[in-house]
Amino acid sequence: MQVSDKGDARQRLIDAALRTFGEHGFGGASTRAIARQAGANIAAIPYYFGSKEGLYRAVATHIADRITGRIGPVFAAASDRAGALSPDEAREALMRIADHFIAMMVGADEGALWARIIVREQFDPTEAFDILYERVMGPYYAALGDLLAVIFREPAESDRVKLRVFALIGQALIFRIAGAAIDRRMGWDGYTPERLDQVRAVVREHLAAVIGEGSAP
Amino acid sequence: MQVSDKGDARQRLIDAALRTFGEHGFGGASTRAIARQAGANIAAIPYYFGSKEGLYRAVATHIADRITGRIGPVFAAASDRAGALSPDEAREALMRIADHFIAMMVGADEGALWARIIVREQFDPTEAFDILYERVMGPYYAALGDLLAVIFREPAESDRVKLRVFALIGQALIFRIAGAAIDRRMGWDGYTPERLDQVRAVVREHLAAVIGEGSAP
DNA sequence: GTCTATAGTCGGATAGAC
DNA sequence: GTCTATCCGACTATAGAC
Repeated sequence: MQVSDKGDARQRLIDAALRTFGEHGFGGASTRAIARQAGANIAAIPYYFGSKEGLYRAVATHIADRITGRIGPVFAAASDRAGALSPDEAREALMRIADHFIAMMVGADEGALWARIIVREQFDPTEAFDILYERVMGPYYAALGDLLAVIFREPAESDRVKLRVFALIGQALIFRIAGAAIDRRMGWDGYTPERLDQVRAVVREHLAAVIGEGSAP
Repeated sequence: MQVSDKGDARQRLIDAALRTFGEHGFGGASTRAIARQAGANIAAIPYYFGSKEGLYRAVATHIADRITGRIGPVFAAASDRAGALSPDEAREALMRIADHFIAMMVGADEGALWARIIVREQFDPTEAFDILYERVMGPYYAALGDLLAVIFREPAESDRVKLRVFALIGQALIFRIAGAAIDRRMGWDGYTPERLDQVRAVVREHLAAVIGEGSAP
């Protein structure tokens, strides 16, 4: 990501900003708090990023980089030859993607931070939304649609297939978005590997019910 | 929406605060903007609500009231006698609730405002989360769990049933939470009655796949 | 109950030394 | 590149007139 090593205050600022923007939102996060957490000077923010908004955009780019690094390969393997897959192969690919998606967005601590920024951008899109949509959401929606199209034998660009993709993503993403409600309802205090297994099992089961069987692990 | 325009600055402030807190978050919303939008004086906020935070809590209570008014009756009808329902009756009740839930959270303009506050409270719970969980989320999760328990013949308080409830809610809620991504992917600019029908059809179809058939409209 | 005026605080950005 | 010092605007809350 960063090439120069003299400017690692820059990277520390992005990490601190990811946490702080995620926790308090853009308006609620102060550059003073971000700089303090990064062990950097307040003036370093206008210096490196031009403005608080520039820092926010840098955070979005960082998130896109990390997500691409984590699940980009899994998608690439499936979508490069989506048209040539059999329905059962497509089912298997979907299950594999679901597992990786849950591990990343729900299981990984990083995912909690990413989800907060991404959800905030859904409600009030800024330039950061463009970055995130172009680099990760859009391509992955398309890849998932290609797989569903094979399974349901419908056009990948049909509204029905596109909407199914969102519904399927929603049943997994809720476990990150509704964290506080889930903790209270389940008596949990965040995810453990065992709890994540329970979530994964339920999501897989619902996914299998929708796309049909023939998709055992 | 307005009952009286004299002396009801309090209600106008709540309405304006719902919009403004929803759009910009607690930190990003200024009492100046809220007061201006309400046609009230800034000093009316400390006067009526004690503080900006008091106004925020009043907004949460307002949301709970409105949600309870809209779908409370639908839940009450089903959950009063959930134990006595047949699986097919429980399926039917679930479908009916899903329709109302989508109409409220996805279809209604108000729902967009409520969702923003609720999601923000998930990420950073305050007293407002307690209000919303106790008054609406908790009871409705329990009612949905009772229905699923009948259908799957599993204990309503089992982790599996509780998690299934979240997954099923997630596939509907995503259509409100991921609004910007959906608009971009579908080429939409918000929901129309026709688009809402498409969403409802997909959610019903996935729901039917999970809970089993016997639940035609 | 509603207003104006203002106190007191904190925010982002800049200038300029080193 | 990193720092201190500072400007200036915006914020919440209060005091007190009417």
